[in-house]
Amino acid sequence: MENLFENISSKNREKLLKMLKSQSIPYRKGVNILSNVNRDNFIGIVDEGSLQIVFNDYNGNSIIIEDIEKNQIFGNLISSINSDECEVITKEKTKIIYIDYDNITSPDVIKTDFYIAFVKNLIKLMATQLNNKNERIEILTKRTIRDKLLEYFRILSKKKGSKIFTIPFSFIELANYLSVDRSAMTRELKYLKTEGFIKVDGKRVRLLY
Amino acid sequence: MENLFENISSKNREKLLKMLKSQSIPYRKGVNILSNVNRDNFIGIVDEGSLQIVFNDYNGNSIIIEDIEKNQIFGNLISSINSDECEVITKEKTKIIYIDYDNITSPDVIKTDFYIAFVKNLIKLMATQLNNKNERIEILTKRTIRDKLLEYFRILSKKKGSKIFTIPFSFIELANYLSVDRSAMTRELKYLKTEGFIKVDGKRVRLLY
DNA sequence: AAAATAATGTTGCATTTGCAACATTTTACA
DNA sequence: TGTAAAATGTTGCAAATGCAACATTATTTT
Repeated sequence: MENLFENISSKNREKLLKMLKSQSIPYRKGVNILSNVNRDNFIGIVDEGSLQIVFNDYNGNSIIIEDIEKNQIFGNLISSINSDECEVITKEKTKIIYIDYDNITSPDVIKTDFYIAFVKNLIKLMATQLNNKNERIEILTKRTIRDKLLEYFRILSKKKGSKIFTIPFSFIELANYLSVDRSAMTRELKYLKTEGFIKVDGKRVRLLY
Repeated sequence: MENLFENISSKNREKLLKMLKSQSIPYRKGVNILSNVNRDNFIGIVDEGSLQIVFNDYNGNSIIIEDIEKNQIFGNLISSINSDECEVITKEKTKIIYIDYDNITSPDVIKTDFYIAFVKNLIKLMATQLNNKNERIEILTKRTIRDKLLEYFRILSKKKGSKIFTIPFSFIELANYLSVDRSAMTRELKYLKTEGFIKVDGKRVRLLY
């Protein structure tokens, strides 16, 4: 899996983190980490655990904008966290490394011989996030629950390179991701099964077409 | 507006483009530019005109994944263009500057004194795209046409800093962006008007709440 | 192991939506 | 300036969906 320190030795990693004036902060499960931190331009690296970026509605609804897993990055400049409307919630026990955005282009850092790798990794990680968001947009623009499910399954199947794959969500989370009513989604899954499009066993899905 | 050469003099811009072995290619309106180009890892800069990245369904439906305006960037590494499913279509007479992704971290380029600005600009542009995609996801996750419209208007209003703003789309394009039926959208706009939530005059909208 | 909690499955019903088919208005352009 | 083409507006109706309320099955906790 990609990470910000790919192709950088652990020794250089430490050197880099020191140059970037990084800070490592541990959190418990279910904590809103942005309420603690009031950094200006930061990049957060999930060193352990995972996060969700949640957008809170004026109606009190909350939308999961993004799941941030281990080694992924987030931040107000590289992603979009408006402190008023967004919350960053730990999904489990999580450790975050904070680096100051402005430091990533400090002369010291640029001079190092691992800088190229660092910049490439950063761009790669952002590109991956763009990819993930494009995928979700592709799915969300489908107009029926059926088409959303089939598009999602198509993407999973393509990634796995197989007609058989595992849904990496609970069904509650899946309904959230697709932005549909959970019970209506269950119903549609039933129809897809009885009509012979798919076979479902727990979280394991097989496409029959 | 942001662009890849912000804070870089035009002289240095030319120098940089030469170092990056860039190529400038003009296109007519309505052309699928990816069919012509078969580059490996490239970044395309819209120097003039504008593009749409279109995703083509197995059903023959096409979804506009993204509008790329002047000075914005696209590419298979920084965005997500799978040549099998995606098309990049010019919306008008358009000029694209292609640079080789691998060259942006070549030793020559890194040594220049404008490299910091260049990298920062690149990251900034990608961050803007992430932002745009997050906004669209926020909108698309709303479950009714009404809520999609109101969320979209809220964002426009916030950006403008005013209850009065102009929709930068035709209604056909807006319906595409919201991923709803155009006539159903018109109907909902009518309801919002008669219920006194908004006032619409052409593309000019005023929020009354 | 029992109890509590969370996840999943089911179904009736009202609402929303897409779709189709058409009318009207605006814009492009020959 | 007149005509074609594109954009916008309207409406009936069938289909899809959210919602609510509940049943059943898994999972966690004590």
